[in-house]
Amino acid sequence: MATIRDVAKRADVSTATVSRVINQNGYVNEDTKKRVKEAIDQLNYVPNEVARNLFTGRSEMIALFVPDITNPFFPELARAVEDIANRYHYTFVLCNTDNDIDKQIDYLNALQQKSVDGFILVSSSLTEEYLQQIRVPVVALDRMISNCISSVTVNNRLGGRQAVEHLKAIGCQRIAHIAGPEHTNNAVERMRGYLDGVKHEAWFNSSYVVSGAYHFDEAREAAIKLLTDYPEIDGIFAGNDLMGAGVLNAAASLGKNIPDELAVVGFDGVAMAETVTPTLTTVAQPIYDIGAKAADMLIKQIETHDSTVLTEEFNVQLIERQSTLRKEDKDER
Amino acid sequence: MATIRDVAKRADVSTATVSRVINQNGYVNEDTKKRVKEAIDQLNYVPNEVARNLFTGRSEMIALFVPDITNPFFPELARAVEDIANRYHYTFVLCNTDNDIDKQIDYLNALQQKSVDGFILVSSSLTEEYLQQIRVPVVALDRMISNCISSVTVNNRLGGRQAVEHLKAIGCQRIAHIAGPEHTNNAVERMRGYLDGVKHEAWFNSSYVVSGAYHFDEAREAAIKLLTDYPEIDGIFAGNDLMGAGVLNAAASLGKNIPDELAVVGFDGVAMAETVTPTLTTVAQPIYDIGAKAADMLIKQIETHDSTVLTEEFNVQLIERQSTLRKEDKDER
DNA sequence: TTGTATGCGTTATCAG
DNA sequence: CTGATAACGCATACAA
Repeated sequence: MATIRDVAKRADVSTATVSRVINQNGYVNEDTKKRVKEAIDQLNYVPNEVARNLFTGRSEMIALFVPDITNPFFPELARAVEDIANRYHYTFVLCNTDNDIDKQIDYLNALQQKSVDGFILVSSSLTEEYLQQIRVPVVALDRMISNCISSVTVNNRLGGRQAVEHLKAIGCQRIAHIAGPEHTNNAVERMRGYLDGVKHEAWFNSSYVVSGAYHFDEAREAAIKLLTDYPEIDGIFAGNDLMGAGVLNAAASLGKNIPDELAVVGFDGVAMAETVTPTLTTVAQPIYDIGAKAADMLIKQIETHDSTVLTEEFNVQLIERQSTLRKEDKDER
Repeated sequence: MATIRDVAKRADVSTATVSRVINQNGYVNEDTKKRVKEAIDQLNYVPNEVARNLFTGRSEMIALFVPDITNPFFPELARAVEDIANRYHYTFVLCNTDNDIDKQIDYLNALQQKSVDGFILVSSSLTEEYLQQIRVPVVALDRMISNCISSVTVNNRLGGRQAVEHLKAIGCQRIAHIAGPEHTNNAVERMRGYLDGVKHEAWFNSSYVVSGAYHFDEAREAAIKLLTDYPEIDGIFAGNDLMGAGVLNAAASLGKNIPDELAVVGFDGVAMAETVTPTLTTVAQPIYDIGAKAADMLIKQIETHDSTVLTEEFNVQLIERQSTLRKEDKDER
């Protein structure tokens, strides 16, 4: 591994000059610049990032924390962040946290010791107080953490509302909601949106709302219980697509026809929603865009040292698929 | 940010002594050790990893390259690698390569400049020659790269064979195969396994084998074409579970009943195979185990400097689900 | 336009 | 048992 000194020796200049041509700052004669470049080529020299980082205190690394990498929403998000990170020559570190507070703190510490330049956090357990100690930029993604921390989210409440309005529009008379985790604000917002749409309905019954995790299995069980206890339910808004898939599965085990006996709407708009049978109607987030935006914001904060708190909220969009495509609609086509 | 010198000053010792207590090597008096520890606590000192890395030339980071993070197989694999990495206090870096050779080379260079300690590669485009230049340990995962590079794989050929034998056993008369990418050796092996099982059948027709990518959409299109051109096909072995889901979807669009008119087997055993409707029979890999094994091997190589080439092959296991559960079988239960 | 000297925060060697 | 000090590889004042 050649060092800057080897290059300097070969080009018969000082290391300072080599450094200048590498970083393109300071004046350097065209001739010597050429000599240096030749030496670099010949020796196959590449700067040692670690040494550079030690000096600059920066590492050109950013980290993304996600609660569950096996939920297809997060790989899609990670892709976006990674793409932007690469574009700006940052190394991307992905951390799976299980939303476990200790794991997150361990990661935070380990990465700060490595001089990570910033964090993008999907977390519903890290607190504002704790993050205040972090000396590098932080952006919350998918879930707000506090007003003092920049965030990129979507309009979950409106999305929840849209989901139930759609179910009503296709003729559902009794609409239930299988919500995501109670301590997660996007799940809470989605539930609020649901309530906005149904609380004034004569049939509304608070037992139609159950909470769980953002998982397939739990949603499946919850749906089976719900549909068994309340056979009149003919529409379910699931907290996310994974849960929506769980509901589809539950309906299949119960022999309920989808969408005629039961219509289902998910949330997120992951690719998986199109791969299930029937395909799942969903409130789609612009997943790539929010990931990219968060990465953009973070890198901007890193490079400008501007710590203004920014809050971006994107819009969601209902995508109709087979799980809510009823006969009357079918005939129209 | 306190440095080792601050600690030394406060404990009234030299930095060397502080270093000794931190790294627990060399002799140090119990009393001074206590003083140093107190100083560390009071100053909230944590060693700067970057400086440490500059000196040691190691970074306690390992990287995993995967071709497509949105294929659920890879998040499950990544989880395993991450768990083991954390257990040994390595930072885990995940790189999505699209199997693009330039992207992989960029990553390889960038990470080597950061003194990454080793690579786990899922790649069917990196060559042995290129990797020979890498000066840190490398383990190939999921796909062999060459005999000179340690690898962790499964018995793909036998798995392919098991898939078709199962289809035959449930009564399929015409079995097709939608294979994964041609230049990917696990896809080739799976196809070989398929051929092992069908090539001596009187009905065998090489048009029953088509190649594609490991994607949902392509498999879906391929299945539609196959089932349209050859309506006699009553069993399909898909190259992986994502493709299997594509086949299920194709069957649904064509109004083919699964499993009675068409039975389907996938490969991998990802969680998604249980979430589709009907649930997908699959040749399951021990995903977590192979990921964990690869991480184990890599870290062992890093820490022992033992560069013996190791080759681990795990066994796969057929898991029967609804997509191959025919009437006669159903009656038996 | 170029070179010298210094420091970034550690670890390890070698005296003491 | 402990302390000075020289690396690790680079970038930047400051001088020339």
